[in-house]
Amino acid sequence: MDSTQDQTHVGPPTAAASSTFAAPLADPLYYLRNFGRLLAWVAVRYDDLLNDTERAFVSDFNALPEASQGLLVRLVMRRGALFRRSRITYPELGDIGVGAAPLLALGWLGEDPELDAETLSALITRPELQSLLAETDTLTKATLRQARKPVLADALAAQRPGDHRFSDWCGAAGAPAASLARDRLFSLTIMPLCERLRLMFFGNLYQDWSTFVLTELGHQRFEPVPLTQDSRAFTCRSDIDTALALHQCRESLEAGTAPEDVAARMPPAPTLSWLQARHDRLRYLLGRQFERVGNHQAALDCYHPSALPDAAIRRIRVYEQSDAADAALALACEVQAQPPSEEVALQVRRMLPRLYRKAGQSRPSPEKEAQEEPAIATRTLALDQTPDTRVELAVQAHLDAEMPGSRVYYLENALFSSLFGLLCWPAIFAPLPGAFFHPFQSGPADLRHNDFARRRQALFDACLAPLASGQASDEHRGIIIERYRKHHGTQSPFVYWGALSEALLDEALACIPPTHLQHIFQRMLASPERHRSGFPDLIRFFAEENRQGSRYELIEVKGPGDRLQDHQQRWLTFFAHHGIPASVCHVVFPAESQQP
DNA sequence: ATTCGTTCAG
DNA sequence: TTCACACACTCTA
DNA sequence: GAGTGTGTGTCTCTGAACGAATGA
Ligand SMILES: [Mn+2]
Ligand SMILES: [Mn+2]
Repeated sequence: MDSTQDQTHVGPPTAAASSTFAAPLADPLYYLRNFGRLLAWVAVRYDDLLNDTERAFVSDFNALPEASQGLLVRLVMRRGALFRRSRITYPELGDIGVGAAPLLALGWLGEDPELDAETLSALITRPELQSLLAETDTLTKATLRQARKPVLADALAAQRPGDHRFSDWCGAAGAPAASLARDRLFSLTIMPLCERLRLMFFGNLYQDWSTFVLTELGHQRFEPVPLTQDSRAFTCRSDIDTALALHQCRESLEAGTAPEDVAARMPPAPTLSWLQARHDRLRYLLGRQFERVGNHQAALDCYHPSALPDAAIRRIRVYEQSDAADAALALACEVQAQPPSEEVALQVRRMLPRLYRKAGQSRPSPEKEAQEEPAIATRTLALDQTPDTRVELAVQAHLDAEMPGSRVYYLENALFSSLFGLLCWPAIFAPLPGAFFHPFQSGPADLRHNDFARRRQALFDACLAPLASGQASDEHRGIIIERYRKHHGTQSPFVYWGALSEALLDEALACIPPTHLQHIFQRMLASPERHRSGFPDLIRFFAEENRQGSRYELIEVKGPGDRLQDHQQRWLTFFAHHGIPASVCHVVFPAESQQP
């Protein structure tokens, strides 16, 4: 089962004995082997996309002694790029100085780099920092002793502004702590190249080197999908450059860099479609930031063109905010004629009356179709206010107590998403070209694409077929339970293993008619990324059919001051339309004055 | 002394 | 690399 | 009601070790 990996042999070595016990690894240099596997994998599949420097890195690395290889890998796996010699302790690598020498000679490691006070303070302890500070008028002995570390770091920056070598920081005036004076600092200069290799292998930068060992130890499990020698995340070098640049732009945006400065560093729009989507998403975030600083034109440039449906809404809003009511109205009408998504259509419908008013026009037609929507059942529940408890849990407890024969679960999206993921497992993990390219993927790379379902239409139809074969059929139950057992714990973008148990699945599948699942799954399939969320908080199972002839109900809990979100609204409307029992439960806390 | 958060290792 | 949700605030009908 | 921003818990495994901050 696990042996469908191809020849290059990355990934779990048939982790049959993956127990919950951390079986100690036989090889103390396991991390080096894993790094080597990644290197070999990339070298085989990406030879045409590597430049001379990168190819040289691969061969130079392979020629190094193990102590140096191991040291480099250890540092690459660690956070940051600056390391104190005293913090590098690896018994299995022998003398660190010996291992470091070849790395210094290759220029992959730098020695005694320059750094500013803030960076330095992150590398040293508070007592060490204190030892570098001189008493002054503004820095009294008392503050020097009591102040918190960031304050001391600022003080040091004031006393010695700018960048200095580590040895200069530590060998200068005052009485530097002995632990500092004796220490040396290394900088890992080869890091960017290693990041690029990691990106090429994983197709993203959020999976790190530890993925290998975690899988080996059985802490993470991935579905084995057959891969071919030409499976890879990127097909041209410029796409890799773009992905790296996007990552840097996102990081600097999140770090608070001005949007103008981030925009200046944005790479051009890529051709690769998933990368294009990532590009549009970042431009959307950038646009929001431009809006906040009042740069309307720049925001508009971020929103158009864009494949992101929400970008259209933002364009309308920006026109409205810029007092360009006519432009806003015109665009809104245009979007309404061809809405990029159901949710956007809903939002535009909500905006239109206001926009007509602002533009000084009257609405063309009242549009009676609004009445077509079926009503959503609502109830109000008075509860005693319990601090430190979520209202969902309070309602769950209340309903549990209210009817002893029923069971209530607080699952939100977990249940239906998981049922979908289990039933459609073969379609989701089908080895379509380009969907899988390394052994540690939790799902296909094109999961978020518009054509994700279309590309697998026949597969999904086959998976969902059991739901349609007759009203009282049990076929889907057996399939889902079997998949639950077979794939238990294997990463999937849809299955929430932590929320599931076989008993829960049994109960759910006994109580929810397959036709209901069919309707819900069809809607999820229409847009997996947008329709994966918005499910009601609670689900309640009854021992017997209630008055409406149902054995379950869905309940969205709303505390005081909370409102239905758009996608929750859409699901509830959908449920009402298809006779799926769902309701909203508004919780009120009766003003309980202190009466006996 | 204790708590809390971060980093590292397997 | 989150994401999804609740909740709090402001402004306008 | 509509729009916006913010905080929280959950994610990716779990535990040891360390350091920072707080309290007795
Ligand atoms: Mn909820
Ligand atoms: Mn709710």
